[in-house]
Order: sequence, then C-alpha cells, then structure tokens
Amino acid sequence: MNQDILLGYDEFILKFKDMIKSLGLNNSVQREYVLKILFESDDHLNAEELLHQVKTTYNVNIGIATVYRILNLLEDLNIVKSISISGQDFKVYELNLKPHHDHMVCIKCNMIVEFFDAELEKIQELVAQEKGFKLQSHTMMLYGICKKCKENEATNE
Amino acid sequence: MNQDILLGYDEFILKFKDMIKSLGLNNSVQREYVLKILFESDDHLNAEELLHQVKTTYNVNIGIATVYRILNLLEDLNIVKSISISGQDFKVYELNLKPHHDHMVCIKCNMIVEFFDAELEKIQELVAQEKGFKLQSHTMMLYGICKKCKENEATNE
DNA sequence: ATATTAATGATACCCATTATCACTATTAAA
DNA sequence: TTTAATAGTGATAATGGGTATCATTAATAT
Repeated sequence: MNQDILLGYDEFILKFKDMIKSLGLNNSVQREYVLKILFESDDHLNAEELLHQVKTTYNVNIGIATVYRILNLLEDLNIVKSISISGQDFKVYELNLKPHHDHMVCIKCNMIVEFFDAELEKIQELVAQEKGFKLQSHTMMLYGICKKCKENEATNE
Repeated sequence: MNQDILLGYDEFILKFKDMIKSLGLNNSVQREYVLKILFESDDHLNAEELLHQVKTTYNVNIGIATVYRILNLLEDLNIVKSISISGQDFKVYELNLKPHHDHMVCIKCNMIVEFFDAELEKIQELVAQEKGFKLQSHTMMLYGICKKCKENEATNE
C-alpha cells in the first residue's frame, strides 16, 4: 500500500472521473482498475504486469492494447509517469502523485529506489540557463549495486 | 571535424587495430569506416545514419546488421557511448574520447548540447552512498527549448 | 599459398508498442 | 427507459529498432 499518499483511492478516482468528464471523455472499468492497481502498488509496473494484475486481481476483461492506450492517456494527463531503464526495452510506470523524484536502479536485482535532492535540481536549472536553454524536464537515472547485492557478492566469494 | 580531440584519426585507428589484435579479433574495412565517420562527425548519429554515411562517403559495402554489430562491439570496448533520448525509439552514438559529459536536448529541433558539472557528479555519488548503493554509472538528460527555438517561437507570435 | 576462423550481408525473426476495425459500453437527450 | 451518437475496447495485424541465423567472404598465422 502506498503510504506517502494522503488521498484515498475513492477520492482519487472521483477526481479522475471529474477530469475525464470535463474533457468530454467517457470513463470505463478498465481505466478504473488500471488506476487502482497503480494506486495500490509500490512497485514500478510495466504494461504486461499491469495487464496481468488487473485480470487476476479484479477479474476484469482487458487486452494489452487497452493497457497501453490507458497508460498513454494517463501520461498525457500527467497522472502517470513512465520510466525507461537502461538495458530494459520496456517502460515501467508510476502514479504521478508523489513530489518530483528521480530513480536509482540496482544493476543486479533491478530494485528501484527513489530519491530527491534539491541541490541537484538547482544545478540543472543553472546548467540550462548557462547554455541558453529554457529547461522543461529531465531524466536522471543512477545505476549501481544495492546494499543487499553487495553483501551477497561478498559472501559468494 | 572534432576539435576537442588531440589524437588524429591515424593514431586513433592504429590504437584501435592494436586493441582488436590483442583481443584475438580481426579488423575490417567496415569497422574502420564506421569509426572514421564517428571520428569526423560532431553529431550524434544513429545506426541508419551511420550506415548511410559509410556507404555514400566511403563507398563501402555494408549492411545494417554489421553497423549494429560494430556499434555493440565498440560500446563493449568502451570506445563508443550510446545515448537514448526520450520520445525517440532509437539510440544515437558518439565516440568516447572526450571527458565525461551529459546531454541537453532541444525538444523543438533535437539539437544536442553537451555539458559537465563537477558538483552534479559529486552529489550523485553522495546520493548513492546515502542509499547504500555503490554507484556505477548514470544517465542524465536535460530537455528544454534552445535559444534559437525560443527566438523563433517569439517571432512567430 | 593455404587453413582456420572471424566478420559480413541478406534476411528472418523478436518483441514492445501502435494502428485498425468491428463490436460494446457509456452518456446525453428524447 | 429507449435510443442515438460516439467513446472505448479486444483481437490482432502492422510497425520498427534491434538481434539471430547462416551461407559466404575476408583477414590472419603458419
């Protein structure tokens, strides 16, 4: 369960329905359950994992094309963020509810850790200014070996 | 032409041939000309562009599979770096001769600017330590609008 | 020169994602 | 509530960057 989020799922989905309606779109059970899985998961899930979880957890009929359609819609609406991990040829997704953060990935076990550093953000802005750019976004991924995998390496030698 | 590089192409290719030989591999004209295009270009090229340039500039017979094979080999040997740009589903490549740097991309014209900031690197190391990671690499991409595109935007309104 | 084997070109294949299209579900209005 | 309009879906074909395969060619050591 997602502890960092103050909003409950019910409020969250009501807000989503309002937004959908105000855009002149229709809601659907598929959209609702994709959001529910994302809301209740702490992991970063890819499209196939989402498909599987919606099917098995909520017994909803859904196809992979719909999952991608929903994820693209949610990303356009700024409700979801996608993350590309070097060496993996698929994206993973997370709800865009938490404050901005970047990601660090263990190259052994693929565990993802989120982090934020204000100084880092400030410097990015300065670098952009220096080069005459109006900064709009960034992707920052740190790759390394996590504590657990370091320990495993040590004991296996 | 690549002004930042002290090494001339001839010395560079000799070093490459030595390395190839010491690994028990054979050299080939295809490898030599892929390297030559990369060496003489300031741009970040993708596989198709490299294929095209080798064919037209040096009249060398070469297939796309070979370009990918060569790029993967060069990346394994740390001679080439690949860069993934958000929203583009192909990689671009650059020779790994210059000191480490990151990339800023204009979301209008796709121009790539290289930058380096020592503070940024230091903070990454600190963040990794803090989370118990042994940092191994990172990707950092800044996205924004470059000076020229900002000006064009202004005049078109 | 020649044997060995690395490298290549053509192309089939892979796989994540997108496009298509007939069908279903949702909404607003009658 | 029906019904009309159309948004959304599921199945699946298509797309496209990149990889695997395999017969052929080229590079090296002897």
